[in-house]
Formats: sequence, C-alpha cells, structure tokens
Amino acid sequence: MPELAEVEFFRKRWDLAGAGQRVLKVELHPGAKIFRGADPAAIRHALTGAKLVSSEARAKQMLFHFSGDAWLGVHLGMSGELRVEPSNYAPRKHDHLALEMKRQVLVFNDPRMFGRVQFHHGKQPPRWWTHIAPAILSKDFTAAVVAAFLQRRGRAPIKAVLLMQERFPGVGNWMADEILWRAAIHPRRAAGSLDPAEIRSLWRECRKVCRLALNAIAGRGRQLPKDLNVNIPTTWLFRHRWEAGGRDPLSGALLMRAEIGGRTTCWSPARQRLPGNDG
DNA sequence: GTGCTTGTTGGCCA
DNA sequence: GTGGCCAACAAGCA
Repeated sequence: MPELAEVEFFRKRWDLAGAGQRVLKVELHPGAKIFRGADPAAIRHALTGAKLVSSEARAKQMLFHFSGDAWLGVHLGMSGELRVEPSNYAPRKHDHLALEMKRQVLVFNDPRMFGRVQFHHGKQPPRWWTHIAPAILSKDFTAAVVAAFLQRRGRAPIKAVLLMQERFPGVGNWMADEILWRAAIHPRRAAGSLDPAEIRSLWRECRKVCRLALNAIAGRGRQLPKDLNVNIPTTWLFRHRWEAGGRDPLSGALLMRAEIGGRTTCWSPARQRLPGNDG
C-alpha cells in the first residue's frame, strides 16, 4: 500500500500516540529481514527508556527521533504498516518491532518484509535521510529540474521514470498512473520525447496529485478507511483502475492495462495517445 | 494449483 | 562510466 500519502498517514499514527512518550520496552525479532543492515541489539539498547521527540516523513520513508540522539528510520516496502495497539494487545503474525509505552504499543508489521528499519546514533540525522531527493511539493522541484531528468532518462518509458525515487520521491505505481492520466500522457512514451508543454503539465500534475493525495489520505493519522475509495473522488483514475471493465471517469473509454516499466500500468487510450499507435 | 500485488536492488548488457 | 531491463526478495489473496 504505502506511497507518499499513506506513509505520511502511518507516521502521524505513531506520532499521535507516541510523541513525548517514553519507550519502556522494545520487542523485536532480530532475525527478521526488515533489520538487514541494522543492528537489532543496538536498536533495543538505544530505544529502551528513550522518549519519542519528533518525526518526519519524506518520500516513502519515515524518521523517528528519540532522546539520546537515537534515530529510527522506517520504510514500509510493499506491505508494511504501522499500528498503535493497547498494552494488552495480542501480537500478530509479522509484527517485527514493538515499542511498548505506558499506555500503548507502537507496532511495525510487514508480511513480505520488503520494508526496512534503519538505525542511527548521533547529534544530526543520518545521511540516508538527508540525502533523500527534494520533495515534489518543495520549491526545488521545478519544471526545469524535471525536464533535465527526462532528458537524461530519455529512452526509458515515462512510467518507469516517474517511479525513480531519485527525482520523484514518494511516487509509486498508482500515483504514477494517476499523474500520467491527468497529464494526458501515454505511459509508454519515451521520457525524452515529451515536448515542453507536456513536461510542464507533468510537473504540475505531480504536484497536484501529491497535494490531493496527502489531503485525502494522510488526514490526521487516526483512521485510514479500509477502502480508500471513501476519501478519493470518483473523478480520479484511482477509483476505477482495478475494476474489471473499468472506465476512464472523464471520457468513459475502457481502461487499458499492461506491464510497462516492469509494473502493471493502467491508462485511458482515449486520453493518453501513443503516436503512431492506438494504444 | 495459477497469477497477480501501492517497492527496491544488484547484476547483466549495450 | 551511464542507462535500461529484469529477476529476486516473500507472503497473501482471489
């Protein structure tokens, strides 16, 4: 599930319950793959007794800052989620990390274990955090920066390029499709083939989709509707992309699906044209 | 059983 | 060295 907005939702969920609270006990399974590259014993040692000071989400990553110069990074991968449970909760399968506080427990669960926990000790946040590309909603994400990147990745399909975190931090499979649909650009177009007007449109829709997704999904971190449809308008591709016989909400055309850039991609052949081809 | 899945990475090749 | 492609990672669901 987790792309930009969902990640922000999960960060808020932990933050609302845990900010200012002290970790009394750390439960973790050292063998879990989510700890690859990190030292579970060091995490346990540093976080036990530490207070959650603040947190931040960038792209698909989260950073939780604890007292004692301890920083916990979380990436949810494909199937990870953060939960808040009461103290007497029954642990579930794939609960890999639990931070027990006075009243509640912060839990990281991830069945597929593509997610990851990172740990850093120091006055300043770690490099793997500060080196995340400038946010799409920041001033540094300009149309010129996008244009230069599309030029460099000129022969790759634009769909694949939108998934590159080094330039489009936080964009995942459904956001990429939503952006291309709104910008009326076929996902198979070579990135270098976009004209200036298309690049500008792409840039604008990147920002819009990020902003709207954050508003619709991240909320206050309390309730993520089981069905995201509750908060996403029917005018979005998102509402129709998985339906059998799903239709473009603007033109009514039947949506197409194919693997592009290694990922299942959905587009509207009526709205997103491929030169010299019908779709 | 088959064939999917909102992500990332490393190896191969041009 | 750079860019593009793809298999692999692993578990659950229909």
